[in-house]
Amino acid sequence: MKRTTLKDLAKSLNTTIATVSRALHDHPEISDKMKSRVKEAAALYNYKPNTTALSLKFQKSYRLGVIFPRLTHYYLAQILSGMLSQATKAGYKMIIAESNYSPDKEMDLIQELYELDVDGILILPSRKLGSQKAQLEKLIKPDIPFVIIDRLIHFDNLKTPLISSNDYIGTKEGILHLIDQGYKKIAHLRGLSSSTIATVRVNAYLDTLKAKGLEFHKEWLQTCKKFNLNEGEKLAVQLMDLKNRPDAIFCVSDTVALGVIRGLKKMGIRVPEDVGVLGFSNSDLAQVSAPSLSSIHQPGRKIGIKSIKMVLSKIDDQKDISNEHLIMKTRLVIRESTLRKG
Amino acid sequence: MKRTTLKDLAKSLNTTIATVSRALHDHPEISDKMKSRVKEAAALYNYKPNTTALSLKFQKSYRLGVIFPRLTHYYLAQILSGMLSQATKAGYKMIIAESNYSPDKEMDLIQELYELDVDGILILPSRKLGSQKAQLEKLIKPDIPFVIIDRLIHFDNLKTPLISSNDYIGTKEGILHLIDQGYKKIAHLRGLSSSTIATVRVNAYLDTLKAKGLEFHKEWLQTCKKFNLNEGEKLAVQLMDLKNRPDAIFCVSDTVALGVIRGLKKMGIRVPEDVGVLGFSNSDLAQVSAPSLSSIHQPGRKIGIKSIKMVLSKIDDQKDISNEHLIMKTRLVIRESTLRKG
DNA sequence: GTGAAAGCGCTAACAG
DNA sequence: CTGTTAGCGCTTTCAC
Repeated sequence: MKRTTLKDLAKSLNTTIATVSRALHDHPEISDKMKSRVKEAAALYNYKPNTTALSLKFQKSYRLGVIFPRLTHYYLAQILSGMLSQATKAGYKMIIAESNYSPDKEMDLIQELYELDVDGILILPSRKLGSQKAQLEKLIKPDIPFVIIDRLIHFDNLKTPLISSNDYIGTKEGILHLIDQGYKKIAHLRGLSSSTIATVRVNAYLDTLKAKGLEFHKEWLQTCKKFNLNEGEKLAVQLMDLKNRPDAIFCVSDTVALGVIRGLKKMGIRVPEDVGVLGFSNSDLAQVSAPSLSSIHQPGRKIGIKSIKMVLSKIDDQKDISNEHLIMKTRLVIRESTLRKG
Repeated sequence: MKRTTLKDLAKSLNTTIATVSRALHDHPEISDKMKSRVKEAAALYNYKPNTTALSLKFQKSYRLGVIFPRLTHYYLAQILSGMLSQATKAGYKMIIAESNYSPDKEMDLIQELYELDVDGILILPSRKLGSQKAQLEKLIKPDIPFVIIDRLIHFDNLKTPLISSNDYIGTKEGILHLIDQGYKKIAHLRGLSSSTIATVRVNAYLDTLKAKGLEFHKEWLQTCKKFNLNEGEKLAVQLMDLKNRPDAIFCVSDTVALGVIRGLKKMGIRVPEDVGVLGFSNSDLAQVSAPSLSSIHQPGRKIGIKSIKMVLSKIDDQKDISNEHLIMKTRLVIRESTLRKG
């Protein structure tokens, strides 16, 4: 039941392991006859190279480490899925770790991944990791590619490749769609001010309102802290209590958007007729809600695939990727919650 | 920037790598003085053993392979999350693969995992894999633990450990709760007859109705094929078109249940007042729906953790696990969709 | 109590 | 065209 090794093949062919190895690699100095004999035997005995031995020899682990804040989110699971398919295709294994949104855990995990000799690290940082930039920067080994995904972190003395979705344009398209549907008083439930992602979206929101000459009141811009249903519900009530009520609410996440819808319904406000609601991420929640939720799709799988391609272009082809910043297109998915015209 | 090796330590201490290695392992024949000198140096140079070299030496990869049908399902992601935390804790890495519900892909992946020298394989099989039992059985190497999770497969000549949630009792509790809420005509949208899981649930459903002396009509038992919203909606309409309408619907999944709720609402039927709806799995969808969905929680994380513990008890402690069958408790989560009493 | 050397599976520089 | 050998980092048997 033991695996066939080069030694086994060499013995069975009365030759040496060096010859067998070379034959299998189509080394030019090996005779065709030998090559075919070796390959035949290899097939017969179902020889497969021992990856561990190769790793040791080449000082390459063929392992990539990736740190997720959580795996049970649709968007994040999609990214993972994309990563896995691409990494497997390229003969790399992935070591996956969950940080549970703890920056300390993230730092620990980075260290551990280095100790496991990974050939590259990809991280989807928690929001708080950004505030430990200085320490983090010290941790990073410049010779091992380190890719930052989703929530970007810009270091002072270190360039790292970045990948994210184009939330600016995504948001802009979303707001334009709301305007197109006749909504004129658009509110935004934003993410925390310490989040780069939230800031981009807020800017896009404000810029678009301005560009289109729409009304804006600072009470229409509220910050989420918990990102759950209840918060959405509460904030929706709060917005509807204003003298100057918004007629559309653009939300930081689908979950918050569903909370908003729930709140509006309880107040007897119709979605999308009275108030339009737009989510972000296009998670699995969006299509099951009632009314179904329009949302800005983030291309999770693609981000996963591209990020692996990027690390491997450095590892396998020595490409300099330190200045790369991939910004992936979002896609507006229009469902019931914002559709009040034909 | 290179990692410290035993050789480096030996050189810096003017001794040999053998001594260093033994000292680090607290070998009894090494002097205490040498031990402390070595450990000090190891700490100073931040020595970490090279896992690849250890793998090669011990012919153990410290890798576990796991095959998921998909990663973007809440329940499955939870299992993965549990697995990862436990495996990491024990010093094992996980190689994760996605089969996309294709039995052929599953067979391929099993082979590939063996070729990667994994120390154990865990699989959450697709429904169709069961029908290729004979071929699958041939593929499995009895000396490498092979754990089957969720959809169980029983082989003819091979014992494998199994882990699943106790869907029988879970279903029974769900039905009893419906009865408790005054529902008397309970329908079931079941999974495919080729699915072992679906069959268990149907049996529990039928047994409980019988035990409680409740009415049953075979039109109340319908089979889902697509497991999406539309199907739930369609089947709900179909059930409500019967002369003898059910007053509660127990669904194979949360998604189908949400489809059912949507269908009922469109017909002007109130949930839970007129008809109760119960889901299965307690996914993230359950709490965001309107009304929120009662569902039978499957302990994903626990299943993940336990399954890793099981494989490792075989790998690390040579425990015979071939006859183990872990059946994990479900938990009924009662929300609005079935609650019409206090 | 410590050192020398073999070997895990593989590749590649060097010999012939 | 093929064989010999060293070495990747580590553990362990055998010497001393």
